[in-house]
Amino acid sequence: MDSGNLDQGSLERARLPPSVVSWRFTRHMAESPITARSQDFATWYQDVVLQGDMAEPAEIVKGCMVIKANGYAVWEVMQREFDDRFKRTNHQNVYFPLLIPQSFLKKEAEHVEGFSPELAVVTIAGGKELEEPYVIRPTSETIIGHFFAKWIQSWRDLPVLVNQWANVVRWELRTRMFLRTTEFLWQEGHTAHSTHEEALEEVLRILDIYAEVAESVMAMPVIKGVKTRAEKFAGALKSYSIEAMMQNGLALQAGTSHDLGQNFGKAFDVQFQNKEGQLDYVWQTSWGVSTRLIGGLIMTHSDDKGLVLPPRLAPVKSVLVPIYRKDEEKSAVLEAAHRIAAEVGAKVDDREGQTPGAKFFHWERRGVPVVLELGPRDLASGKIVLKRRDTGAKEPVEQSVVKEKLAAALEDTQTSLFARAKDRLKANTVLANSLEEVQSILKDATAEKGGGKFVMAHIKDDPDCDAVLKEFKATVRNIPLVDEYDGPGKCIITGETVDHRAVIAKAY
RNA sequence: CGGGGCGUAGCGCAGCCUGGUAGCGCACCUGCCUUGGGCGCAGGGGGUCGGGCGUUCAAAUCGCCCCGCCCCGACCA
Repeated sequence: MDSGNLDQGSLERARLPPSVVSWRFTRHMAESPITARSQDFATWYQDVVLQGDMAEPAEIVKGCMVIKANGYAVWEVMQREFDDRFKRTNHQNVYFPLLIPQSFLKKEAEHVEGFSPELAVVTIAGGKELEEPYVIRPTSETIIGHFFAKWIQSWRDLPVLVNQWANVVRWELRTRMFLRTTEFLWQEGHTAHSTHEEALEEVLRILDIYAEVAESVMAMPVIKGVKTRAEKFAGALKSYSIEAMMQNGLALQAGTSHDLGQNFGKAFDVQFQNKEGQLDYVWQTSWGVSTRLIGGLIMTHSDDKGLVLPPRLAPVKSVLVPIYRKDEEKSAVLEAAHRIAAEVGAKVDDREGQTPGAKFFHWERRGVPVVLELGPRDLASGKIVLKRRDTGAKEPVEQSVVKEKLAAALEDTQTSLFARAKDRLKANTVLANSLEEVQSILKDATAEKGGGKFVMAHIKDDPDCDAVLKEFKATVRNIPLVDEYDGPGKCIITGETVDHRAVIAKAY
């Protein structure tokens, strides 16, 4: 795994936050502020988001959330990681309108069918009823199709490789912070190519980028695969996804990349003249990841004490908490604290009127990967205490080597978070060879109580088969691109032979 | 969109059944004291009881309507 780029540098955007309410060991608050995962996973998740100061429900705007500074800073790091990779593969950023003429959505039959129920529509503007309503974009294939048609005439105009960072609105019936909100932030890439082969290469190139960022930056292992026909994007030929496993064993679709074929090209008349002088429709792709990834990040690494952030994504990688009693200690400790912090790129928490203990809890809840403790005893011994968020291990180190020790701790945290998540994924992946088996493994799994598994089984890519699984709320997450199991076998529902096993799970 | 729960100070709640001065803990402010895992003591500030309409001499409390949040289901990144 690439472990570079661990310096605080320009990613350090945080200011000293307002103090967060803290209760855990106070006399009159018996219950802990963060519900244990084992008790109720869904409530735990919400507690971590709130206590980690990542986001809060918008309360006055149904189904929406406020992404707070701590959460947005993580999103900014993610954006940069993805954006750098998109640029390196020759994509350019653009921006299309938020409002899309309603008629556009209707041009691709499957697309309109898929999105109609969740559209927000603007019918009145400027005090007048509009002749044609606008929909607030749920995604931008249609409006981009319209402009592609304008821009593309010749094979020389291809490929077109664009991406936009934007907000979209989907009127969801049930929302959870980051995982599913009415409005969310994402990037949507849209490309047009002269051949299907080239489009397919693009789709898989992006899927690789998604998987690489998920694994090496977010330390979140994923399975790359193809969606079933029943689960694919409305209007696509095929959809590919990366699927991650949360700590409760439920699956989370963490990114999708679509082979749109010529469906939108035909709907929006995006034609080009090929080298043979013939008119042909372009082959398009679209792909996206959203703020949902932050939810995945939280449910992959965080623990009962709060947020745990992999160092490569942590807006604040290390905080130094000074400890002192008397005034003469205070000046000496603070002087050393600022000197060491400047040297290693840590933030000093020199807030007055807060005990060190309160500060430890504060940064722990916010997922800071390493906390350094410096007090009079350390000054006397020339040491400093280094504490890791992921393991809770405390180690006194010589001040002369703290920079190296800190870098090593951050790197090791990054690696071991990934290893731990990967182990969990493996430990909770099981094989099944009959429908009854799949059902008995998954039937009791819920978002709150956990117990989810990835069940690898042979199943035909047929909506009727998806429908059977749906009866017990399971879905085919994807059909992995790489078969790590036993090749062809009989479908657990139809008995027909299929290439290899698919991932069946309950999902968010 | 159906079922359940909830909405009272920044946060967590009590009060509602049985109508009659708006309460508690934490947080916050001031002072002293403390600081290696959520210090302590004393004093203090803070509320259109989610909104509207109604019943009543009187509504946080009773009735009707609306809004929002959380959980569970059906739809979805």
